[in-house]
Amino acid sequence: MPITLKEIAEKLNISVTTASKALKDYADVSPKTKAKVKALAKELNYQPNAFAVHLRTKESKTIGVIIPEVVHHFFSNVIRGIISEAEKKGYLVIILQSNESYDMEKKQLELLMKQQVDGVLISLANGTNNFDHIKKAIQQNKPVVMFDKIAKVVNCSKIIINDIDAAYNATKHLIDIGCKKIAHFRGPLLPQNSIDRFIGYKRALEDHDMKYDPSLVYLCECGDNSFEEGKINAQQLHQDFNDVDGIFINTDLVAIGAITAFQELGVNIPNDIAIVGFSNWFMSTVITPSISTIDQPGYAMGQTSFNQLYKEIKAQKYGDYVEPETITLKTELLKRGSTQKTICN
Amino acid sequence: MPITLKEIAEKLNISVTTASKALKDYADVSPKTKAKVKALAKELNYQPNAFAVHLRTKESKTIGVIIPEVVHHFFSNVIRGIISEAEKKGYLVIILQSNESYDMEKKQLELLMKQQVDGVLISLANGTNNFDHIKKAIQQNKPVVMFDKIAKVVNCSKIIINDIDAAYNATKHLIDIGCKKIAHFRGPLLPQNSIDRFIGYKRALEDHDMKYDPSLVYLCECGDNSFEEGKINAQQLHQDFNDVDGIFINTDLVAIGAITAFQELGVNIPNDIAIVGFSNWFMSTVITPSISTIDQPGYAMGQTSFNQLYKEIKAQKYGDYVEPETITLKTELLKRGSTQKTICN
DNA sequence: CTGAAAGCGCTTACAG
DNA sequence: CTGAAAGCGCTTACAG
Repeated sequence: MPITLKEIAEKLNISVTTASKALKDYADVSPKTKAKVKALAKELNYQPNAFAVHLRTKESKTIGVIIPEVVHHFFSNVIRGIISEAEKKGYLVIILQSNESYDMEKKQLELLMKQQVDGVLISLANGTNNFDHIKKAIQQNKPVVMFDKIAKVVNCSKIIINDIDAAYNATKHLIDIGCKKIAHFRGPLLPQNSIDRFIGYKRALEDHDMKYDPSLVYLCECGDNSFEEGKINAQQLHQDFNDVDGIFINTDLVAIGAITAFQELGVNIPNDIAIVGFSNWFMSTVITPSISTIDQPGYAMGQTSFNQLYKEIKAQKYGDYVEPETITLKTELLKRGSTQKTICN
Repeated sequence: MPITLKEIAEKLNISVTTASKALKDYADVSPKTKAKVKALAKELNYQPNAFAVHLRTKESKTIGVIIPEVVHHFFSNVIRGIISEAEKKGYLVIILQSNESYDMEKKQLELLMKQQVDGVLISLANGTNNFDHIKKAIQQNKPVVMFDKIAKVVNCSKIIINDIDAAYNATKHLIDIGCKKIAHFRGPLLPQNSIDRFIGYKRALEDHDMKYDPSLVYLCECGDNSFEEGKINAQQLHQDFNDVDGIFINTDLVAIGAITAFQELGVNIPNDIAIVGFSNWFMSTVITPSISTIDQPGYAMGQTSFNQLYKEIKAQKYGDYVEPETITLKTELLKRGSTQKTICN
């Protein structure tokens, strides 16, 4: 059984009160007593009972993270960023995975509320189009910060990238290298990211006198941005058109699926079709051709998200109000093989 | 502020005791009272204060996981397996990352002990060669289950694969396709997995009348199985030998680095050198050539690990003793492009 | 069937 | 400088 304060106090013939204060360096305890208590605590390897502390202080030093998918280059980087910052501040991180399902996400948020985590970091599931569960948590004064997959209508801090601009740049890059008919693999319908990337794509076309054609936009039935989706959409596109010469694809993993399918179909990337992906998955550097993409700073997003949450947890503890902030992280267009056309005419 | 039992009791003019028992369906509470209490609890969205419950019951319904690296195909699959099983049993999962460092790992285990998690799942850091921190946790009756990267000398349950057999099969596959001089990228020195895979490699050679040559074994200075390591070792090997025709590589990610380097050097994979990796990272299917590898069941390992830990947590709660078990999960050799030599002579 | 009481292990306002 | 007391919110053995 772990050692308790009471036992320390008894061995030293002092009160529990004094023992407690000594360990916390209260000013009104004599140096001698402090030294005695600290020495014994160390000797016995005393660890305060976390539950008792939490029950008194109302702080759990634990935060919850709800994420659509753990096995995912971007999100696993975010997790790493969160954990690394949390550790510096002495916080523990509970990870929950929603599997892109609204029901799971809702259930998990309730679990975290019940477990009294000090705050919640959440990236929405693709299936989420009702935000009451999150609003409810916020109403109950639980600090909540959304990252990457956010809902604009929820009033809380958000850590994001500018998907519209990034998609615009990705599409513009295709235009710059001479693509005349540019398709878009849009991914699932609901998430704000997909919407914004689509808007960026459309806007880039319109700004460069290229007509936007809805039939060039390929959706994803399955609800997640998968390798298979890329294959299926590429095959479909190959059937539908023979003059598409560029594609802006929602996510690198989907782009990899597309490239695989195109290679099987004998379509040369980038000479027949140039491709720009999104997110800069590690894989994109090692596949042939390497994939031009938008670098999305997952690790930094994790760090920033935790730090914002931490600020709000602290503020709330002292009764201060923090105005929700939206922090936009920088992205970068990385030009690689999938858009380096060999000049040959 | 969250609603408490006391408030419910007051509104209903009953005692806290009765309210508590009603919610937990004690037999000695009248059906009427039960109904009243439950109805009000539901109406007020009552959630028992987790800390108070934990303080009384000594259970936190939370486990901790210490893992070397989150951004990692294999480990992120393990995490997913753990989370999915934990969820079924109502457990929350705290994830900590050791960054392959012994000091971090030790610190994190202490954190988890202090936080009173109900049990710990751990995969050792490459840098860990002292196991006192783990033995200490076990001595304090904390259920601990090791997975994948284990220490044989620690007496606890272990969920593993048979690295020796798997490596043997991988190497034998190279022999079967006609390789005459087979090198090995061994990875870091300490971990049992690296040792066992090396043993399997060596044994396969010896069983097939091929002389084991230590100069064909390439270590990893850096301590982790990285893409760069693969590149560096491949370049070195290319300088050292011109007649190596097969390599068994510790991890797929390293194999991908090696393939990249060989391609730059004009070495044809698999015709000049055939390669077998380890772990079946998703990437290995999409790179050219695709990589023959050992499929390592990460998701199942996560599930099995949690379930074993759960068993031990329950047993301990009821004062039973559970004999530590070592569960070995099946692996499979997957033959792909990197070992499909084009016959041409 | 109901409830007063003790207690989990700590913190902190208060008295001396 | 020290300590008795109250209390965080719950559970459970015990009495009635």
